[in-house]
Amino acid sequence: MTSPSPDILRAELLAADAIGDIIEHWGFRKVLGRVWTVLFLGATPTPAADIGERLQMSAGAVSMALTELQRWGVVRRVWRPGERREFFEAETDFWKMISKVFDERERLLAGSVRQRLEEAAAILGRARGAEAVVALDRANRLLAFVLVAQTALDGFIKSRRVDFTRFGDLVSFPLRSVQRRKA
Amino acid sequence: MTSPSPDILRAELLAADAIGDIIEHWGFRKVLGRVWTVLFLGATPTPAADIGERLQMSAGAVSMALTELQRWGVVRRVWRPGERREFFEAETDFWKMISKVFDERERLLAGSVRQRLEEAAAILGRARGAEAVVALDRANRLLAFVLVAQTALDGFIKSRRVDFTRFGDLVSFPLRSVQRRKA
DNA sequence: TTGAAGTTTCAGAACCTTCTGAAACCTTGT
DNA sequence: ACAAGGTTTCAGAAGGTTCTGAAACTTCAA
Repeated sequence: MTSPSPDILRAELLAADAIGDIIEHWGFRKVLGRVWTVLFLGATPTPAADIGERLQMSAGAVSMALTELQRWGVVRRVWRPGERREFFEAETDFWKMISKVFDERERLLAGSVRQRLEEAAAILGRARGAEAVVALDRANRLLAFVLVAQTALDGFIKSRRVDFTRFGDLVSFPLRSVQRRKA
Repeated sequence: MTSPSPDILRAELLAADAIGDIIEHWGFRKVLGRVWTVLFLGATPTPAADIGERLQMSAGAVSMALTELQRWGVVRRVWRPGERREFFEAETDFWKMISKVFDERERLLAGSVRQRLEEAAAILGRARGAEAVVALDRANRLLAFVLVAQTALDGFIKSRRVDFTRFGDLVSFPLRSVQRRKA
């Protein structure tokens, strides 16, 4: 177990690094993708030390990565009777992973962004002058876009099915009067 | 032009920062989102110096941000007859922006990731032993997922319409014939 | 209770990214 | 050809993020 054949190890590292790149691209640390991949390919619950050995990481780094992966729900801790160490395994349901991550990420920002855009629109609504009118119009458009995008993503996650047909229209429609609430 | 009312400026900064956060969340620098937002809200082609003043950025930083935004096709340079300076305006077609950015981003990684995963699978295909069999199975699943995701995103961008109904199934189908081994 | 095995935490080191400020580089008018 | 206005570039500074290594902590067994 602690000595995978050199070939298998090489393949694992290759795949791990590729997935690391994707994952980094979507805003996570490379190492999270690498650790997950090694667990996923291994298919067998694996102790932390093994991961550190394969990926040449310190025990501390492995621990931190595993903690974060568990927070995202993409790695599980497995208890083995009679074993002192903990074992870890990758979540294999890709959909579960995607929806969980999307969900959490969206929730983090959605509220504050909406709030700030609404506040900005309110200020502009109170302001005077041609400049303010134009800015208000644009701010409302921005707000509308953010709301549409959030709703669409949300629907996608909830149903695994979404029709984006009107999405394109909604986000590029010529600006008319997108009235939101008044101040 | 160089003296927006304090209220309007405040609203602009509020919105700019909110969009900056979203944009950062999707893997770009905050400042790109802020600059774009100021241009978008201003609605009028704006010289670089104005942006620096409003967002308190050095001329260098403004220049770099504008260059990058133009590379992504979300900001345009506008020439004004009789004006020595250059003016900039935001692309207002959200869909254009989204598709362009997605497109470029995907293209960047898609190839190399696919290649590396295929290489890994090839190595595992040559390797012997139960471990290699399991790893190969998983690597293929990973590859299948990446391909499906890429195709789906691609279709989405090309048509503004995509049916994700089968997506969920494809990415979460149960792994056949891979049993967890006993400890 | 003590010690061994394993894990987590965290201060500082190493690394990476972004920004500043100044110089170099256009472009245009004289 | 030169100077002025404007923009770009880039070395180094500043700031931020991630990792290491060691200490602290936890758990289990004797």
